[in-house]
Amino acid sequence: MPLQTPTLAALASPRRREILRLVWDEECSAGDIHAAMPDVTFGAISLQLKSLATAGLVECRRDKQFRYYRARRDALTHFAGALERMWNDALWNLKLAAELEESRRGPRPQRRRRGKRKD
Amino acid sequence: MPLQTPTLAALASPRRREILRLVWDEECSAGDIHAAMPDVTFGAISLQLKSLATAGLVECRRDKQFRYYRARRDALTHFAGALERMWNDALWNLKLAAELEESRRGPRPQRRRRGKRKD
DNA sequence: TTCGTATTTTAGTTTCATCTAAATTACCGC
DNA sequence: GCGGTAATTTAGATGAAACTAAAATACGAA
Repeated sequence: MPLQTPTLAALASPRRREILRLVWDEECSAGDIHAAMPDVTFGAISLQLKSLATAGLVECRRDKQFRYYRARRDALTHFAGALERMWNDALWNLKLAAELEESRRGPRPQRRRRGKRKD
Repeated sequence: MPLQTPTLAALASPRRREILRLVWDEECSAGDIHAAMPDVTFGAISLQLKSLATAGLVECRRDKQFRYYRARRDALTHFAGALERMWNDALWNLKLAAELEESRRGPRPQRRRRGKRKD
């Protein structure tokens, strides 16, 4: 199972990696994916899904009017570890940043109510 | 040693992978690298080397008026195997293509003179 | 210092990926 | 069939990446 260079190109885009993470553990419909990334158009998501599919990194199952995507992990054997590590590190970094943020606000003034998060 | 996303971006470019392969086993001066890729300007090579260095994928040693680059394999631990596999497969494919090409020409009619190849 | 070679940097151009908005296709239920 | 939802596709706009040509820098040798 040789590594194809399209794989590297596909993994280069943060958007595609984001999608890939979403469909890593469970399959999602295109709509689900779009719902998780409201900052871009449905069309944009669809195009990226197409790229991923062309590179062989996701596969698609149809059910009724829906299309469910999932990662083809076997096509990513060489990268699965690295990707998961990256995602995990990102989480860790996020948490760390949040703690730092919190501690910077002073000596823990009860619990702060939070508004909508913009990311 | 967490995977940095700049690494993926850097690996996405065929040109940069080409350079990386050149400096994988032995260090090369910028001039050596350019000599191996006459289809682009020296400036272009230099810029790509800069990208690679910024991503931490190559390191540079100065000697006299030269600058010698080499791959930082430790920064690519997760990818080294995949990359080498890819390069090897490419070679293999190339050879295979050449053999097929040759066999297609018929029963080896001595040696054919070749004109300039346009690629 | 001046010249020559090696390399980088800058400014401008081209090329390519990604996005949006709108049109289109596909499918389901009535 | 019609209407509605899911998704893809198209055409065009935008921005980033990569290239070129030329100028600038760095260094060694004479």
